Amino acid sequence: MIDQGMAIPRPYHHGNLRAALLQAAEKALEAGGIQQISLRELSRELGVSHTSPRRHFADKQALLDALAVSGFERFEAALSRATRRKDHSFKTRLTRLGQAYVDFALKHPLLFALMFEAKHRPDAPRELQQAADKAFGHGPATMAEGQASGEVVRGDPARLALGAFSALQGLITISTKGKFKGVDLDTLAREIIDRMITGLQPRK
Amino acid sequence: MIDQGMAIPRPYHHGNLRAALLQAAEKALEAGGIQQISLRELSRELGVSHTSPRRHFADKQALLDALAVSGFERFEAALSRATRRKDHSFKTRLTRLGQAYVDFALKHPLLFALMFEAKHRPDAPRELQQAADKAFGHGPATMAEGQASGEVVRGDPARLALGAFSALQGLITISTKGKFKGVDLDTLAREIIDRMITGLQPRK
DNA sequence: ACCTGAACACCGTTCAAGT
DNA sequence: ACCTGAACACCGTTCAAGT
Repeated sequence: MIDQGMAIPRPYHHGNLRAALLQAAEKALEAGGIQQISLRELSRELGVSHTSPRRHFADKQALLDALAVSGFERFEAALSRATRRKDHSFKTRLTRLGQAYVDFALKHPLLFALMFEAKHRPDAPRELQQAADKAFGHGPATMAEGQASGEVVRGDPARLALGAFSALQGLITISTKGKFKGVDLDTLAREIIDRMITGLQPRK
Repeated sequence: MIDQGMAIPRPYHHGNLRAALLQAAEKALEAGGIQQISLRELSRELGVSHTSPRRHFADKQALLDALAVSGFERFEAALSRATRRKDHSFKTRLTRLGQAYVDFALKHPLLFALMFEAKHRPDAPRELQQAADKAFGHGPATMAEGQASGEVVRGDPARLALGAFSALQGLITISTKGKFKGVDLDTLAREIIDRMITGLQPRK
């Protein structure tokens, strides 16, 4: 027998509305673009009044910013997973880092675009810039490790990482539908990473 | 004496409404972001009814797409100007091309973002992709010239150009407010171009 | 604290009508 | 052809009120 007081999941409006809104917003984003996200529509889907989101987000932009923060956090987690294994060689680690970068962008294309769009807003919250900085910190960290083991040239690791990430980021932005002239972005990224690794080798 | 029938410029609604809408939309875009563009507000500014834009653009997205096309056309013109002088060396020409790329992005940041956002839409019009392709054709052309004069390694010039443009495009997307850790994007771009030129030199 | 409905000032888009 | 006002179905945001 089912105890009504326990088993029936009271819909939302019980503490997880914020998370539910973010999840629904991301679904709407990936389904039809940023323009598709409507606070009223999200509220309808979740069965709450259209003023409820106000409790968790000051306005629509605040929800989009929170979505961007969530994106950067998961992006950071993906990059972290890619470089977790400390027994890999530098070459393997940088390759895995680059692949994780491109994989994330291809898996969540509209979220990825939103993340950078939000980050570029003049009045973007500090939290957003910090989340982005944390994700982009994995590049310099990996470069520094490569330098420590003598596999990477000297120089500011942040600058070296910027060069590497820029090449991948640009590829993602320029290529349409994950391809450039029929060649898969994965393949192009792999080529860029390989060339990058060669370029980073210290001259003997 | 002034002939009323000739000298008084009848405001808009006389053939140039389309151009006037695009201009006003771009002004609104650079002022406050894409969300700031409202067909009704643009119409108010231009002194026409709010249904007049319909004559020139099927819907709001069509206006945004046209704005993106206009952006790619001016981007192409800027890249064309940068490589017009055929007496420059390959090194100078590629440097000027890269600088023109970054200059345009920094001068029209929101338009530049809109251009790529529009290009990535699944149902983007053919015209938009063509305008983008024309702009991005300057890279391969310059690479091919470098190969002809023996200053650039062999290989598909489109692939070589993609690598170069990707690095610049990524720099633009990753850096915030035209800077990365306090260093100007111009300077970073110059470094990337120089490294690129070195990397493209044929091995003797 | 958290949620509600009503109200306000906007939208984009459609349509029948004017010149 | 080009433009118009009225109407429709939405928005985001605010506010006084409920529990």
